[in-house]
Amino acid sequence: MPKPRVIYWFRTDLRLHDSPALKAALDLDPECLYPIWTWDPHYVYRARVGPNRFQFLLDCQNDLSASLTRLNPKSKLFVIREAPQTLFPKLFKAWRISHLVFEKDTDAYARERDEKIMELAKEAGVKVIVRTGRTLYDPDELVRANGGKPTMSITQVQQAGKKLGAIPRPIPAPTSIPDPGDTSLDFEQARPSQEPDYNAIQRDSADRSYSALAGPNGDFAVPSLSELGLKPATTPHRGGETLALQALDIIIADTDYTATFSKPLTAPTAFSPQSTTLLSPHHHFGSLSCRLLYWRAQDTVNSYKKGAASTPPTSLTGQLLFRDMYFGAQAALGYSFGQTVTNPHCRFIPWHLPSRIDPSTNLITGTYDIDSPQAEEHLRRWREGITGFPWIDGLMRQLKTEGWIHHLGRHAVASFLTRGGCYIDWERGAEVFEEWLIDHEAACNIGNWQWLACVAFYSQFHRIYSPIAFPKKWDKAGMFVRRYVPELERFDEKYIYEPWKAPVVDQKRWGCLVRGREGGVEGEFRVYPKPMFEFKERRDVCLKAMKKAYKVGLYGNDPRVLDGSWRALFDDEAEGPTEGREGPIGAMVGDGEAEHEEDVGDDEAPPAYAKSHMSPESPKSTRSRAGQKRGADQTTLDGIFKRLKS
DNA sequence: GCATCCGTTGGGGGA
DNA sequence: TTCCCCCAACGGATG
Repeated sequence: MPKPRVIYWFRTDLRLHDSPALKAALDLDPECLYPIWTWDPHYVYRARVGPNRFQFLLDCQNDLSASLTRLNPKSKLFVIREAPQTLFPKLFKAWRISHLVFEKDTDAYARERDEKIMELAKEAGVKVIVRTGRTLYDPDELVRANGGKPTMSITQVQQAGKKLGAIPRPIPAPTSIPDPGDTSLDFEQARPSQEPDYNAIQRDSADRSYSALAGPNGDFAVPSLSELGLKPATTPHRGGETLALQALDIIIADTDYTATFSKPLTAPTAFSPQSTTLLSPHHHFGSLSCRLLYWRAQDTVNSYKKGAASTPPTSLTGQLLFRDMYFGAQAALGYSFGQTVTNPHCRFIPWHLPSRIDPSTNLITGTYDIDSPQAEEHLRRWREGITGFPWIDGLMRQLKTEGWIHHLGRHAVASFLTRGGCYIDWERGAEVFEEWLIDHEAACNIGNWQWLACVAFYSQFHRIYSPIAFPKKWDKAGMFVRRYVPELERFDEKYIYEPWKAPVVDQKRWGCLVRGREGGVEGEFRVYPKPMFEFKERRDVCLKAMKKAYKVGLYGNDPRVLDGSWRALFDDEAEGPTEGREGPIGAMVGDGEAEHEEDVGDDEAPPAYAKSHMSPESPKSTRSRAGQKRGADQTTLDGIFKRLKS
């Protein structure tokens, strides 16, 4: 009996420690082990990924590759530049592979991809081994233990978790690995189409991702940012298992911090150092096992003064339970989890800037309707950090440049964009976070936006974050704002969260005028914009609108959401695109009576459904944003697979 | 089935 | 400064 020839396929598990899947591969006692990464065009072109997250990924890959080489000088992480769906059949043959091993991934796209790969493996006579290690529990088992329903509360996770038994203890990293076999690539590369390239806006030079199967030097090396044509990263946060384990050691060494950690008590305004662990990007890329953190935190709690330690959900382990909750919701709901339409667990609210829906799949298209030019302006200013509210702007600028903001900061900006300010669709906000966060985890991002928008997981919409009162509670002196909105650094703390109230003579004395909408420089003075609306006023408008939407009580899977008849249930006076009787969310169909103009806002020919209600005074107000498009899903559409209608 | 309690992270006012 | 209640009210969990 010949020994197995094994491919270990790294994906979101870029580590050697606590990897049940890697252990399973090594337990096969292989003749050769190929640790590989497939440079998937789905991630490169069809997901929203800014340079900061790309850099974190490359950091993780470089670190892992070096660690593999330390275990065996002949080995490394072999990066192969082709879509896995086309690569694997050729690779199985060329390297005479007997086994394929990888860690389970329940992301909507990953599931489809892996099903396809398992099919291809079967055809090639290759055995596939899959192990769970990305979450505390296997999300599918968690859902099963929850009665087959998505986990929508932390209690459900705890109850279902009990039925599944103890969370597995971490397993040590291997101390040796077998040689890779012959690595010649005796086949043609299937180059993916770069179109559509949703990350075109992230590049300042040509992308050379697919220059050759084994890279420009034929050595399977991890690419560099510049090779990918990406703009330089600006984040100070770096990736890799080595750094992750060091960071974990430092956290656990502080017994009091670890054992008494209570999330709601950590300051969102702290930045040097930040008040939470900043381990989330490592969990996303797998450079840190969540089970390792879980057990090191739990062991610390167990040996701490009795009764003095914090407990879930606020404790460190509680944070990981929330992560599992979102994975469980996503595992049960699939693509519909990432959108309102078709989602039975997501409330329907007639937000501004609603997503467009592809009528052939009922999935979001990545474009949206501009029902209100003012809302579009609000979104742009929120994104760019020039809303005129220093707390919001500081957070958005920190997010853009550093790729990470504190959880409560995410609450502040999300509440502001959706139910507590702009009344803009939470899906718009989730897209911006997807692009900029280095710790972007589709399930958690989507879940948290639904939570904050009060469409799922949470419903106390009266609790609205004030961009003035809330940060004052944590940072009366405004140190955070001074750091991230430097034009205001000399303002008196009396005005730091409301600079527009400062007398002009003081504004001049402090070197910054508060005027206009864009900020910038004016002569010898810097300029910071005026607030883009009266917050209290918007707060009341949103509150009233949320109350109405809750009373109407529609969920995303209601036929009236899709066919547009929801409009009849809302007042014309209500906030959001509710006026008129025609044109549902995404603006599909209609009875043909209403007059439409052809939508001409897209680069590509708009599909027939891309018509929607036009208000008389602004006939083009519903033109879709002529920006990037993307496939519909939590990260995007691959184009290779056809999705079933939900 | 129904009442009650409580929910990781609101704001504001008064004692 | 800290605690408490109220605002007006949701909905899952619990008994």
